[in-house]
Amino acid sequence: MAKKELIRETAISVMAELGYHESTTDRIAQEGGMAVGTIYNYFRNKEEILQYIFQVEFAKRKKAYEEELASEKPALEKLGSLLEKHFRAIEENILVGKILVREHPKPGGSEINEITKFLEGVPTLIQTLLNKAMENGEIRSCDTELMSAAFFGAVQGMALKAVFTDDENKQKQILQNAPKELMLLFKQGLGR
Amino acid sequence: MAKKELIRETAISVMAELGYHESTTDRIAQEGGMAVGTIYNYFRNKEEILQYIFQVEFAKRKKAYEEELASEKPALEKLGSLLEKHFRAIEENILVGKILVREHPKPGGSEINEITKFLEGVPTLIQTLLNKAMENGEIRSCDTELMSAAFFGAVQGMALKAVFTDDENKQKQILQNAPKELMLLFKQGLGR
Amino acid sequence: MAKKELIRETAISVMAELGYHESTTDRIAQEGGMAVGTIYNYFRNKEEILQYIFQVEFAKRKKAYEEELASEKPALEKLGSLLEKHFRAIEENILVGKILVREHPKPGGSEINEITKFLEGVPTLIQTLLNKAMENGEIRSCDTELMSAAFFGAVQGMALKAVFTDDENKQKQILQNAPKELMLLFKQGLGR
Amino acid sequence: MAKKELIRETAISVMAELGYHESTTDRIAQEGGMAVGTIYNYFRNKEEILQYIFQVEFAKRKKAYEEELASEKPALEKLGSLLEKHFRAIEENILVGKILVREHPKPGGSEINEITKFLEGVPTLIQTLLNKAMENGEIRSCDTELMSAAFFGAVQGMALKAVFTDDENKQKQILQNAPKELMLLFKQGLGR
DNA sequence: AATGAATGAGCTTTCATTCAT
DNA sequence: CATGAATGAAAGCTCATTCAT
Repeated sequence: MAKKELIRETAISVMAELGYHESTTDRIAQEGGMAVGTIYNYFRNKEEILQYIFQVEFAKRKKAYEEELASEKPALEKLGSLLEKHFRAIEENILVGKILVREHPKPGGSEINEITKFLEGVPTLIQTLLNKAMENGEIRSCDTELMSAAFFGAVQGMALKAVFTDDENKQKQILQNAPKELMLLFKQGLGR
Repeated sequence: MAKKELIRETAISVMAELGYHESTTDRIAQEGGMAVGTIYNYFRNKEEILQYIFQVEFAKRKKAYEEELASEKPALEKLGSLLEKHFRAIEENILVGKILVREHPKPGGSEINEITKFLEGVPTLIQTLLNKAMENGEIRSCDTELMSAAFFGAVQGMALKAVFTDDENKQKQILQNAPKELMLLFKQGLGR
Repeated sequence: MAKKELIRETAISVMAELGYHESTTDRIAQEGGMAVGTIYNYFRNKEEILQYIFQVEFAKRKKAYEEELASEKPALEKLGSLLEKHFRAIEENILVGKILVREHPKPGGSEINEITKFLEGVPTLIQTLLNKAMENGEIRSCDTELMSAAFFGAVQGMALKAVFTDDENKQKQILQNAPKELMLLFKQGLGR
Repeated sequence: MAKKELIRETAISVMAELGYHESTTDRIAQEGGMAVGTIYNYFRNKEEILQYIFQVEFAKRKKAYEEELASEKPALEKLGSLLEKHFRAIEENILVGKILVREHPKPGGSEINEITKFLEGVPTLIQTLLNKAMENGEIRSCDTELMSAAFFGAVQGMALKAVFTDDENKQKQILQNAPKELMLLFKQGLGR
């Protein structure tokens, strides 16, 4: 279904520029070279588009996570690999990075949606790895729930920094250094 | 001007519950026991209310920052104190915490507004302290710009975790542990 | 609340001309010399306007019914009086007659709304009077439930006829003869 | 052309349930197991489907009317026979009854369409029979135009009652009693 | 200063209809 | 003939903002 993909990509571009709330379905349709109605043949409403964007990104990370899990590396190295992939993905698509970093679900929503799945699911994956690392003695004993929240926050913070840096070179530099620096920080910071 | 303060508090309560976009000026007026028109005697528009909320919070942090700066402690300890104050402030007003952690300016805004002042200003304050700490040899050499972004992100991540934890005891616990754990992580992680 | 009344009257005029479904809120607002938004300060949605129209008319008939009930006349005469009033009301406002005669609730609606209240409530009032008349021996024994359905249908049929008669004189004539003819028909038809 | 018939039947089913305006062409196509486009090979637009439903029903009644006309019975008996057939037809297909009783043309339509043909044509047929009956002295002198409107209205009122009675037994009972009761009412009511 | 009815631009969404396959 | 993705006009409704009182 190339159309759904086209809508997703166009929406990413529009929402990255204007933010979810300022993005109109008309605008997305227009930039995608289609009629508004077409969007609604693939999505039930505007929010579902945003959900789908997160869904796709979460699926990618989930897949990478599972591949890493299956490998033989120490848990901390797995986390490092995932981080590398995450920042590389953002580097390849800054626009999607802007969205991941800025769009939040509307509050009060305890319903399971793709945005919360990302915003809560990713920290959970991190926590699992931290737990493993703790069990293996790779890191010192710590509150992994809190630590994974901090870790994910730090990732988001760095991504935010990168993504809104106008100078492309600097942006690239941040995105490339971020995973290393972050792993260094945590490896050392949680070292025994 | 007690009215402006009343509006600010009511808006915090409403926006924490519904989020900025779902919060209507009518609702804020109603919950504040006033007419919509009154709001517009104190704010030019809805966004300005949100800006004001951030402004007040930023001012508090700025003040604390300047007090700390004037003291004789090592930079890292100053940072720790600020962190303590930040989480204590959130503990005292969870609602405002929800807002600080979730509301972002609309993108593309390079205009200097109170939200970006908070979201960029606070990391800048952090960076200044990290720079000092680096100069003093309290921490190892590192990219403080990146590190402060990570630091602020981690703070936000932990606050997010706390603020949307329903169990009040756990919430309190997170808010109280967060600054310690975070300082420990960074002190060790950026140790020489 | 003169505004609500203005909206009701304008809506009657528009809906009588175009029918409920072809009537747009924009059009009603325009013909009422107000903004669309104003309508929504008095009604939650378009349908509620129609409901309100029926509500007002039903209330009038209900009131007349209760006045008649309190009187000393034989039941059949009461029915006759009500009929007179009904057709006189239509004569005084053909537009509202068009609506009463043509707009139906959307099906599946078992919810109690003002339209069904009219369409089912009025026959019920009629039935009550027929029951009284039967008890008093004014009319022969019959299935009053069925008979009231027929009676109300006949009323609606005659009103429909009148209301879509273009010739004003003929229209007036129908509206004036209808109650007499109908009462004659039923008095004789249900005579013993 | 079995397809057109299939569309008619499916549309009856959908429109009886949802009403004309809530019925979508997509839904009709889906329930008929065909594509939307197919509908438009047989009908120019959605309204034409409804028109066709009325057309078929009107044709049936017209045919029955002509058969009766050719017979030797007194006019009033002919009317009675038609009535029997009408209610029997509804009994055999409640769904179509719901439509006949509830869907009206959009107002202002002086164009000759199948719905007005039914809604005005049937009373006209009735009137012709009433005229005959009057000429033959079967009934007293009366305004047959008005009387036929009342008659048709009464029929519709009873059909409405039946068609929205959930209890199937009661429904059947109404449909079977209706023609008798109605003829009795009018025979006696218009008796000399 | 406070009020709150009025405003109307602007948004999301629907759905009858078309037409290339 | 059948299909069904694409269309886009048009509708209902919201809500930040204004301003006469």
